[in-house]
Amino acid sequence: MKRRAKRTTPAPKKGRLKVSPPSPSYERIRQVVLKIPRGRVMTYGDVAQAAGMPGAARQVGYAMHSLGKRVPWQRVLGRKNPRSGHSTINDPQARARQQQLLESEGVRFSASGSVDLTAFGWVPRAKRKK
DNA sequence: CATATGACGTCCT
DNA sequence: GAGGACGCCATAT
Repeated sequence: MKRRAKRTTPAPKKGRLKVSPPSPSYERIRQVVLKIPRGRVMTYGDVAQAAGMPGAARQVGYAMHSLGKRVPWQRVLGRKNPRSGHSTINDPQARARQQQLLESEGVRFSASGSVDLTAFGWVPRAKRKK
């Protein structure tokens, strides 16, 4: 297998005039997150893979931070804990609010506060459990 | 060009 | 099953 072949900076082709893009990866990640249907949640790792950066789950969150609130990061959760949003960690209230929001969409939370990714874990149509 | 940071993942306890 | 520590990768400085 190839195993990470120069995945560092895909080099944004400078066709004629670069508009200083925030990075093609960011745009890609945003599209992936926006593709998550309502009532469904996705993990950073899966988003990273869908964005073309397997293993770079951290960067996914980092990219989202730059994107701001223009992305429904509320549907993007961690694999173990629904600790989405670095602000959410500092503000437990915001975390509870997000949980309520997801529940409003139909997502069920475990007694411990974790989401059942086995049932609500969204996967790109490449694997679509259906 | 090199170093540090970071909205996570996986393994171990 | 949940929590803690280390590691991986891309972006920012």
